[in-house]
Parts: sequence; structure tokens; C-alpha cells
Amino acid sequence: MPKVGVEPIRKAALVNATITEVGRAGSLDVTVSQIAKRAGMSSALAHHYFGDKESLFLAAMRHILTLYGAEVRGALVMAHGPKERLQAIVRASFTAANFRGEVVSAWLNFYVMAQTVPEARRLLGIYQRRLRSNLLSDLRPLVGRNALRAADSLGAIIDGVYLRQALGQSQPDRAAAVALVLDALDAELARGMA
Amino acid sequence: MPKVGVEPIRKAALVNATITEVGRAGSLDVTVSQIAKRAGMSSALAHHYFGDKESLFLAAMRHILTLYGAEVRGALVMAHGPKERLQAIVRASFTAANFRGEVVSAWLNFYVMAQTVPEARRLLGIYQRRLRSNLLSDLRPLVGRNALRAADSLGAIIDGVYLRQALGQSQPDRAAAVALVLDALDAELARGMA
DNA sequence: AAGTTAATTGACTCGTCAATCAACAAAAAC
DNA sequence: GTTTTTGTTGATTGACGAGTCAATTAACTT
Repeated sequence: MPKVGVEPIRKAALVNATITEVGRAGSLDVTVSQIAKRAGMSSALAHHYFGDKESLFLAAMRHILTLYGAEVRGALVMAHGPKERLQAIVRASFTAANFRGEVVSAWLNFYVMAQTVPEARRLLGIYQRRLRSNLLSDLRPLVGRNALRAADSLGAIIDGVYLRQALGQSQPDRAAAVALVLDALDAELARGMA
Repeated sequence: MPKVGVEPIRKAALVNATITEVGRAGSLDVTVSQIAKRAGMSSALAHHYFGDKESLFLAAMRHILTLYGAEVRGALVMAHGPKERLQAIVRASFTAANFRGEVVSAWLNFYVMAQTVPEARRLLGIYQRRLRSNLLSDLRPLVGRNALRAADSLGAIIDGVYLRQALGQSQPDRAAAVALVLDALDAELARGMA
């Protein structure tokens, strides 16, 4: 039953199905057929819209990054002043959405991909630069010339805490993650104002 | 020309070849034949010794973790007092060996594996607990009741900095990595002694 | 010397899967 | 109302790769 103007719907369905299936499998060892089936279509159609498997994964990752970016921006508009903004960024990095198994899985596989697939590396670079620049612009008014080091440090803690929570033996504890990073932020601020 | 007592040599060769090939490919999408060929034998022999591909990868990762553990222990014997010991742990985490492309690749793929393969998760747990306990035992004499939080924080920074350096757009800068973490360590100590 | 064990491989099986293609269906355009 | 565009799939191709197996060779034992 071919209808017109379905392309965006189909693409979105495929992207979601990709995220789900990659999460299910925990790896990129997922067949295009599985994904297509979950999205309610044939594998041929998936190829029709995305060309190949890799592009499909990249589209899925782009989607995840877009959502994350939106969460950060959303949290930022509610924040008053640089310190609140920094806290908002931290909180946005540890929302429930970001800890869903599928998202964790996507990130880990994305890291692997970034080693060899230029487009993945490019996307990762964008994420890293955006986080850095966000942190930097709110750290500068608070800690001046220490901002650069503080941004690197906070960025690393955010990534590190995420990784450890995601791969910890027990269920991720978002509150603990946020507390740890906010605490590090406070320490950084206390230090930088001296 | 079958000789006796070759098993350990062959196994070691396979483990090394696995690390090399996984590094080359950047992923676990490496055929057993490729690995076996690099190790100078037939794929059948690889299966003979390790059973299946997964066990081979796990053996390779176990090897990497063993080397890392040895580096840490080696650095620790040279250190006097808790602070020097902490610095030694940090330095050992960012040696050139740990930043070789193959090792980075192994770690990233190991993370992915840890999501679904119980033995990988177990190994990762061992690494995490060892790091934590190492940090904790030297932090306690220095910062007392703050040791727990400090250990979590430092552990996260170590992992985070490693990840970022490994996946950064430019070549990893080991000195910068060490400096950043040592700096965080100093901050943690200054704070904890208050 | 005969038998056991370790080492070793080529060839094969069996399954899988990405990607392509020919063909068909329906809507839109003319 | 025919042509074009868009959507859609079943079937197929072509390649690849994990794991098995039977058979071979050499060393070690008794």
C-alpha cells in the first residue's frame, strides 16, 4: 500500500529500530533484516533509504546526539547564571534517557566505530567540542584562567563516570553519578576562585 | 613437524596476533584465519587451542590486563609513601604501552563485550575493583573519610581521560593526560586534609 | 616395534547476510 | 487515462567465515 510522503516516517522508524536492535544485541552484529522487520518493512527498503548498514548506524547515532543536544539546551534555558548552567549541563548528561540500555550500547559501539569510520570520528569530535565549549563559556566567568584545565577535567569526569556507571556491575545510579560530578564541579570552582 | 610442548608458545603467538589484528581492524570483525595466519599457523589450530573466537579474544584481553597489572605493581614498588604510590598508579595508567593503537582498540571492544559476555564483564569488574582498592588504600591515610569519594572521582577521571585521549582528534598526549590527573589528585588531597 | 599422545592442516559443511534486482502497486502529474 | 514518480518486496546472488573432521606426521612410552 504505497502512500506518498512516507520517506521521513520510514527513516525515523528505521533509526529507532536500529537503536533498539543494537541495544538488544549489545553490538553492531545486527542484521539489516532484523532492523527492518522491527521497523515493519523489508530489508530491501532499508537499503533503499539508507544505502548501506553503516549509514543506518550513523543516522541512529546522529539521532541520539541530537536528542542529547536538545536535552542540554533545554536544561540551559532554565538556568540562571554560569554556575547553574554548569550544573544543568551535568544533570543533562545523566538523565534516564542517556542510561537506557540501547543508548549506552550505541555509545560504546560508537566509540569503537570512531576509531576507523571517518564520519563517526567527525560526529564524536562535534560532541566533544560542543561539551568543551559549553563548559568553557560558563567556567570562564567563574574561574578565569583556570577555565581551560577545569573544562578538560570536568569533561573527563563526565565521560568517565558515564562509562563506569554504564558498565558497573549493578544498575546505574544516576543520583550518585550527578552527585559525584557536581561535587567535582564545586571543588573546581572553590579552587579556581582563589 | 610436530614437536612437543609447543602449546604455550602457540597460545601466546595467537594471543599476540589477536591483539595485533584487532588493532588493525579496530573491531572484533577479524577472521580467525587472519589471526592464525599472522601467528603462523592454520585456523584449525587456533580453534584447537582456544575452542572458539570469543575465548581467543578473552584470552587476549586477559593478557592486556595482566600486563597493565604488572606495570602498576612495578611502579608501586618504587614509590615511597601513599602520595607517591598514588602518583605511580596514575603514571602506570598512561604509559606508552597503554596507548598503543591495538591496546586502545582492545579496550574499546572489551567495553562493548562487557555488556553481554559474562566473562568479559567479570574481567572488567576485576580491573575496576583492583583500581579502586589500590586508590582507596593509599587515599585513606591521606584524606581519611573522604577516601571513598576521592577514589571514585579519581577512578572516573582516569578512565575518562584515557577514553578522550584515545579517541581525540590528534595523537594522544600522555604527558598532558598525566598532568591533568595528577592535578586532580593534588586537588583531592588538598581538599581532603582540611 | 607397536601403541599412544600431541601437533597440525586441508578440505568441507553449514549457515549467514549485505546488497541487488526485477517486478509490482498506487498515487500524482499531465 | 496514460505516464511518471514513489514506495515496496520476494527472491536471488555472491561472498564470506566459524567451526568440524579425517587424516598425517612426529615425538614419547613401554
